[in-house]
Amino acid sequence: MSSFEGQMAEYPTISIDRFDRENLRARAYFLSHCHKDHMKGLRAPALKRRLECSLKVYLYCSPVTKELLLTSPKYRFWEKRIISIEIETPTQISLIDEASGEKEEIVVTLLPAGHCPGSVMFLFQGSNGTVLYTGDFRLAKGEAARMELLHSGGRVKDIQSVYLDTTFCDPRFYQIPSRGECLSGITELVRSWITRSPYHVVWLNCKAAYGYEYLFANLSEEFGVQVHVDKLDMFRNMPDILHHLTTDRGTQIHACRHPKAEEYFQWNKLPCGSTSRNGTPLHSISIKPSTMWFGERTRKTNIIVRTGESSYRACFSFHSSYSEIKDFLSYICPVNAYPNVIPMGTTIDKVREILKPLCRSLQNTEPKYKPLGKLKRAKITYQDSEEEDDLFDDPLPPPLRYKVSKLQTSHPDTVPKTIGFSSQPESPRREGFKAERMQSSLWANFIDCEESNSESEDELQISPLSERDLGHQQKTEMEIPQWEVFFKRKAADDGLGNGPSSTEAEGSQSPKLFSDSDGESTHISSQNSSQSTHISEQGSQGWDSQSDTVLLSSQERNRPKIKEYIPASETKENVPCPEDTYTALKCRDQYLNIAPSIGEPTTLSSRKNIPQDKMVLNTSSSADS
DNA sequence: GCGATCAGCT
DNA sequence: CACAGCTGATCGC
Repeated sequence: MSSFEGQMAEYPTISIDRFDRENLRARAYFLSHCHKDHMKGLRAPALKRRLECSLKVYLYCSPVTKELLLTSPKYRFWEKRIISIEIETPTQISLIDEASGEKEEIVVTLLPAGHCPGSVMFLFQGSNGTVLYTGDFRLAKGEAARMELLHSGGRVKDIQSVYLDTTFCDPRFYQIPSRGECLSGITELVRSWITRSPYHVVWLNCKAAYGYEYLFANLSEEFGVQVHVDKLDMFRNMPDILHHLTTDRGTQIHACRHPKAEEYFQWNKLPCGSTSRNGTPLHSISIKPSTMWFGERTRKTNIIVRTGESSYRACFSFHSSYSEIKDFLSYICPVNAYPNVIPMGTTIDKVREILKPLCRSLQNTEPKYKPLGKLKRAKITYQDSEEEDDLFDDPLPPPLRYKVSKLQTSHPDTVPKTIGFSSQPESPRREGFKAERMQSSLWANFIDCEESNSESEDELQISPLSERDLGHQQKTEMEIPQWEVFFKRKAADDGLGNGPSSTEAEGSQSPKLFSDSDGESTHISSQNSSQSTHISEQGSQGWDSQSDTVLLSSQERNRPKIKEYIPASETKENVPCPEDTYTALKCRDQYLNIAPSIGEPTTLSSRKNIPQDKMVLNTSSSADS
């Protein structure tokens, strides 16, 4: 949960993700994504009144966030006061104090945060320096290095402060399986079940929050089966999400919810109430996405853990792991880093200790030598210009909301050319750092979780899907979901619609998937049913943070036995439940050397450039009061 | 009746 | 497996 109070030291007249108390005086508001813990006060009467009095106050967010927010009637009153800003489009905003008339210009750039649909980080540039507010984010290693707008002149910008999502900023959470790995694991589990018969269904036990959409989309794409949800009107203008969802209960994949869902499930009833299809009883399993983490020296293992006869937990995280956070921050290397979250079981001081070494030290900062005598350049930025562009000295400009569109392939200069800043020129530190970084990031993912020395924990193979099944999925690691591609303004747009896009992703799975054998030796065999017994044993060893995951056991869990009246004929084997799953998966993977569906990022990202062409912008559309 | 806060529960 | 949000009780206005 974010404990960010809403204001940044450098720009205290704007408020982000908090709308109460001091924030009621802000000149402008920003919302990084549509999760309630970032919306405190957003619909409070106090703020409503403020809006009525201060006609120049606006809320800025991504187009998707705006869409999601306005779907709720409770927030409709914001309708005329929200200005959506396209991703990766530096935009100038005037911060006006309505009482004094005082005015300050700031340029904001939204960067994709990979947390949920519409989620962004805000990069602010103004007279008090460049600061980055990350909101909540999940970015894989090396991802910051690929964000053009974090760079200038070929190197990372000089960032004064970062307000950072530190949800998992604790060595306990050293690594979390990548999105691709998690997606692939879940896909295989789903496949192993729903391919048995049309009456085999899965229930994705997701929390009420945006962020699972890419999972739904990928499963739907993979199996040609839409996902049943309770509501989908919020996605009405996001066809790439919408097409994968349905309110028709007659599907094999459910993500519907109900307060008594768990109880229902005990009785073989889905949250939507379904228990049968065409008179034939359903056979269901539940999959609960939850974060699983591994220590530094722990070898990543299971993405799927069985928690009951028909229940599984699947790794899924909206937030970056400890190592991802460190990679991100050390790449940005700001002067200051402030945690937005204090993870449970730790303290703000501990988090600061972790962040500090990743920031610029005083020595590094030292006599920032600033060459004198630079000429003011008439800047015509060409596409690949690697020029440093941020030496401003131009007079302050005034277009109300000046947007700089990116030239298609350019290294966009962050700051709209006409805007001037008088301080904080980019310092010439770290030449060539970017390239170096990018390179290493290509393999960093694979070495970081290598060998363990002593910890006995690696062998946590409790899950039906052994590690090699779900293992390494490097490619997707490199991509963040571009939620925006899901978003389409009023169905009018180009036909980018459903392009098959996912294609190349398929099949390309790295062969390593299976090669990694050490496998067998250590784990609990997934071959046969003996699982539970082993487990208990394992349970007693101190495995890092996850002893509990262990779990399972299964057999003795209480789910009322109803479920097995599967007409034996329907199932491919007689043994209906658990072990089949294992073997099924296992076999499958042995024969298929492909990673079934790494779809997600790929699918989506293949269209990631879309926003670029639409730089047209409605410049003023909004801001005129 | 509404909102804010907290405990409890996923 | 610790995120994000609901429900329900309580208190104050």
